[in-house]
Parts: sequence; structure tokens; C-alpha cells
Amino acid sequence: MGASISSSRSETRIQREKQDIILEAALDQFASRGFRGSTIDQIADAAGMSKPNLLYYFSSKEDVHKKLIERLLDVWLAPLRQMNASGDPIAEICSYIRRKLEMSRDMPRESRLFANEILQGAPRIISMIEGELKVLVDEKARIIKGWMDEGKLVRADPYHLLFSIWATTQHYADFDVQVRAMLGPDKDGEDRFEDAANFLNQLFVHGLKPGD
Amino acid sequence: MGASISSSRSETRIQREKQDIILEAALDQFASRGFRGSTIDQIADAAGMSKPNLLYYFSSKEDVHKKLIERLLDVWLAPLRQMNASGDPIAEICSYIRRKLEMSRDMPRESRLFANEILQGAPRIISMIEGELKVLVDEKARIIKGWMDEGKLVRADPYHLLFSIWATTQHYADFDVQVRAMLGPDKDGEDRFEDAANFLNQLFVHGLKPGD
DNA sequence: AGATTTTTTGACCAATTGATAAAATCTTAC
DNA sequence: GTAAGATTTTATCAATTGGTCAAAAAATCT
Repeated sequence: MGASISSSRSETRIQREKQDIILEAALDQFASRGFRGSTIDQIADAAGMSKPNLLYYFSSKEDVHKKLIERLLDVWLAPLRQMNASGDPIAEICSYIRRKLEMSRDMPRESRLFANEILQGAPRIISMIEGELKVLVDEKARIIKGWMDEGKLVRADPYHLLFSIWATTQHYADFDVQVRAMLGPDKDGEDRFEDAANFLNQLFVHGLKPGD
Repeated sequence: MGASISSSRSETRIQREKQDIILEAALDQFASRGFRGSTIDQIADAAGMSKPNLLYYFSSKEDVHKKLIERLLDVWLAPLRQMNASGDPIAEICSYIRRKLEMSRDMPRESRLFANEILQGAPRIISMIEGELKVLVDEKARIIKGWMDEGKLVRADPYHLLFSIWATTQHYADFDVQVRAMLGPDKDGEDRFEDAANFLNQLFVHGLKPGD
């Protein structure tokens, strides 16, 4: 059930290193093939070790995945945590969008790992979603609601606003293949990032209607 | 390689019926577990037949998936195809959003099937994406560009606009578990749909900045 | 260095899974 | 009703896969 390594006091240097290597390799696999599509053999291979050796550090495939998801969640929620009630609403939302977009650019595998999990019904993380994530989202939704009450933002459903930000920003990581196919291969990563950032700013601040 | 059934002249009634039943069951499985996560056994079971019987109608798991994707694409592109160059731009975009939202509501499994495929690098449909989809998107992007040139829409990248519409609308099908968890179970499906539609109209037309 | 603990590996297992073969059953055209 | 063809099932395979075990090899401690 728990980690394979006996619960001796502190972790060895080797243990920390190898666990990191394994998690890195596993992230690669899980992100691109999903949980069931990934095999311990492939992960071990990518990590440069034998399967039993991998299972010496993690008791099961599930265990690897669980650790990965646990690690992910903190990083994943950081951008939203930064949203500050006392800042300027429009600016806060724009920086939140930018931070999320940066995460799609810099951590696409993590985004896909998360997407894969949610897509399949979030069997392994539903409790975190209904717990930690919901608490945070409720809190931030209240802040956004407050901004609207003050007339600093147009009145709109804060939850759907957050959904839209998640959807649009994560799209660049999760649907990368499609985005790339539509924009053509010439558009390099950095260009694409700036184009997306500019577009989303325009969209979320002013919308599409001219002179409005 | 091809279908299992010998290429006799025309399809039997039973063949059509059974193939439909199989595809229906397979859609269920593929959408919720992805390609590798689904097994022929489960699909056959859900379709109420034995595995070899299923393989009598489709030569392989791949074959079932391929048929499903082929069927999907037409339906999938229909909403965009309807976008009409001679209509009112804002209205056209709003109805496109609504049609896509309706698809998320009425065909969530199809949406997830597509998302699963793209997430994993679109190994089986990359050619359709680079072909049929790209042609359609290029055409519609030109129309949108035209609207902007006429001053009927704010100037913005048409491709990223389409991405945003896809992302926000499909999010309700693909990330349904998360959406449900955030909104609470009391919100029923129809309410949620209208809330989302209203929010997205506001967002895409006016954005969030007040008095703007 | 020698003892002890940690790490790594090769051999192996049982279950699952995609797929096939051949026989048995059912439909349908006549 | 019967023969030809279509459909379904039972039995079976080979490959893959998650996981175990015990022994070998390294690393660490004294």
C-alpha cells in the first residue's frame, strides 16, 4: 500500500534522487498516454532502471500517479491563490490569466496530467477537487463578486468566469496538437504565447464588440 | 485490417443494428476511459454480446475507434460550418457559441472522445485535423477577419478567437466533473446551461470592464 | 577491511487483453 | 422445408502487464 521503502527515519540521497527521476519519467508518460495507457515498464525504462527497481521506490503504478497528483495540486492552485482582493480587479484578472498561460507554456505535461484525470471522471482526485480546490474557488468567487458589487467589474457569474479562464488558458497546453495544426508550424512558441496573451486580455477586458 | 464482415454487396439489417449498438457502447467506454483504458470485453459486454461477436462486426478495437471518430467529425464541425459570412458578426458569433454549448450539453461523450484523442497527441486523427478541420478553420478565420476589417468586430486574432470559443464551450463537457463540483449538485443541468450561455455572451461581446 | 544496510537485477507469476478458429445456431431466399 | 449464408458462441492463444521474490551488487557505517 504505502511506499515500498521501509519507513526508516529519513530518506537517503539516492532515494530522493531516484524518486524524482521516476516521477519525471512518469509525468511524461501519464501526460501523453493517460494512466491506463502508461506501463510501469515504459516508465522504468524512461527512468533508466528496471521495473522491480522502480517498484522498490513506489509500491505500485497507482502510488506513482498519486504522488504526482499530490505534488501537482499545490503548483496548480498557486496562480489562483495569488489573486488579491485589494488589487485592481481588471489588473488582477489579467495577471491571473497571464500566470495561467505561463503555466500552460512551461508545464504542459502537468496540465495534461490534470486534464486526463478530470476527463476520466477524476477517480483519483475527486476528493481534492471537492475539498481544497472548492474552498479556494469559493473564496475567490466571493472576492470577484465583491468587485462586481463595487461596480469595478461587469456583473457576471464568478464561477463561470473562472471556468472560462481555466478553459482558455489550459487549452493551449491540452489541445496543443490542434493549436499547432491550426496556426501552422512557423509560429514559434514565444510568438504564440504573446498572441494568446494579447487576445485573451482583449477578450476578457473588452470583448469583441467595437466601440463598446 | 478492414471490417471483419466480408465485403458482400449490401449490409444486412442486423449488421446495421449491431454496428450501431457497438458504436454506442464503444463511445461510452472510449469517452470515459480513453482508447487504451477501454477493453473490447467491456465494450462487448455493454453492447450485450460476446467479444468474438463484436469482432465479427469490427476487425479490431482500432477499427471501432476509427469508425467512431469518422462519424464524429462531421457532427463536430457542423456548428462552425453554419457560421455565415453575411450575417451580423456579433450575432453569428453568439449563435456559434450557443450551438457549441448545446453540443457540450447534448453530446458530452463525443466531446470527451475528441478531447481524449487530442490530449494524447491525436495519433489517430491528426490527418483530419491538418486536413478537413484546417481548411474549414482557415475559411472561417478569413470571414472573421473580414468582419474586423469592416469594423464590425474589434480587431483580434481570429484563430485565437476560435480557440477560445472551443475551449470555453467544450470545457463544460470535458471538465464536467470539476464544473459540477464547483457549482454544487443543486444546480441542475438546464440552469447550468443557461448560466453558461449568459456568461459567455457577456464575455465575448462586452468583456468584464464596466461602462466600456 | 568487514559487517550491515540499501539498491538493483533476473527470473518468474497470475491476470488481463486483443485476437483467432471452428463448431453451433439462427435467418433468409427459394 | 431446406440449403446457403449470416450470426453467435465456446475454447483457446500469444503477448502484455502489474507485481513478487530471492539473490547479487553497491553503498554506508564502524
